[in-house]
Amino acid sequence: MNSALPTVHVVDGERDLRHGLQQMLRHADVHVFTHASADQFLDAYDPRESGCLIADLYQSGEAGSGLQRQLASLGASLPVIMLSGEGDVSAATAAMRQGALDVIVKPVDAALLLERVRHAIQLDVHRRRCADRIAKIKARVAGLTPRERQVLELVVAGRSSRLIARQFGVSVRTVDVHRARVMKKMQVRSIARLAIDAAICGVVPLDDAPEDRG
Amino acid sequence: MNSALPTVHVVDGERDLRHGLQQMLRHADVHVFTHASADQFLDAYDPRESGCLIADLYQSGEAGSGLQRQLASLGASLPVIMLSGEGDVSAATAAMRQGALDVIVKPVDAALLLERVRHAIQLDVHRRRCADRIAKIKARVAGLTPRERQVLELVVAGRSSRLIARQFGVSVRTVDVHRARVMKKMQVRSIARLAIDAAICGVVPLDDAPEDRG
DNA sequence: GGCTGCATAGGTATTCCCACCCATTTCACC
DNA sequence: GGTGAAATGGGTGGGAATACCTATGCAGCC
Repeated sequence: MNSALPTVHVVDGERDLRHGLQQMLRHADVHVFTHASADQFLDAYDPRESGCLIADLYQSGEAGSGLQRQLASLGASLPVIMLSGEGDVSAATAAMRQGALDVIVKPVDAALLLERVRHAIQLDVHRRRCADRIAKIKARVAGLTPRERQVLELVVAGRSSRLIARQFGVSVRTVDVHRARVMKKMQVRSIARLAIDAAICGVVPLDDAPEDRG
Repeated sequence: MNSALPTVHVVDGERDLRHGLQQMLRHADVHVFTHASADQFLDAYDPRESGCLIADLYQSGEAGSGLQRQLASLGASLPVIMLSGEGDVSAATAAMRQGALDVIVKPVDAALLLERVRHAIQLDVHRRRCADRIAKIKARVAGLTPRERQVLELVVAGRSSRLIARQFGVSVRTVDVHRARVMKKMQVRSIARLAIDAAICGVVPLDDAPEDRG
């Protein structure tokens, strides 16, 4: 069943702690799933669901970064909140460098955890919105023929149809046909939005284009 | 004297450690300046110089994040590498959340430090390049008159001169004049680059513009 | 009072983009 | 051998943008 509620996964070896966290999150408007190990979580995890992950730094393999790497290799950008004992600064820092949102020291403060979870969920929503948008644009770009793709790049680089035609050694008419198809397939009506869409999904380099400067 | 070499600032209360770090960085092609306290560093720091900062987590005020906050309030995005003893995961995590590149546990491993410093310097170079570029574009936008700024936004949103003229209740000619001035002041020759520049420096929202979709 | 910056407006000409219509050639696939 | 996608080329026209010129009215400032 796919509810609209965000999902919080908890990974910790200690049964009592899992239960405690579940209690803390009871009134947070989220679904909570607990797992005794990273593998158990990875089996149950559905990348499509929105939410966050709370994981013990030492149950996560390779001092915490193993789980994060596995998530990353799945293409999942699920926000991660690590739980740690006081002591291992190296592991905590490594987790943060790997993109963890926070490392919370046990014993876990309920208010702090709730605040972080809310932040994480908000971040995930935002990330998914951005990712969805980029994915849609990329899908449109993928639907272009090779020639259309070339024309797209040159149009966004500011070249006129005449210049593009000269560069390809074809007639201006042909370029116009490709242009029109690009606009239709990319679902835009203005060069401005075409340029922005192309820039957003990395079709065009955002670097300076000297030949386009006054 | 302003050499092309990046500058590494070291903040630590222990004289021996400062000296040790300076030795480690001797062959890294950088200028090294040592400071016994955060205030001393802030007095000596020139935001224009490129490089990074190595600071002891406990000399930095408020468990490390004080210095980072002060740097941030100066508008400085200097990459920070923190030094810490094993033990205080909270402080280390806080520093990372504040944007520290890394927290290195003492005793400092020379090779690790060098690697991080190189990474930090590279990051700073990249950040400065981006910042410079955005600053240039923002300066151009700042040079626009209010009317020109309005026209810029509508042009980038894909509106034609006719629509803009109608919206403002002025003649198309006038809008054309503003358009031409915008293009000249923004130093672009194509709508595509104008749109990208405007998007880069946040003049236009990157959100979907329904009226511009096919 | 004159100067400057800004917004306003027009003329003319050229170029460019976009829309509809039409066609041929090539090439892969069934 | 047909079918469809892709790339190519053309006509014709309207709308849009750009480039050159011109000018007026209205502020604020020295």
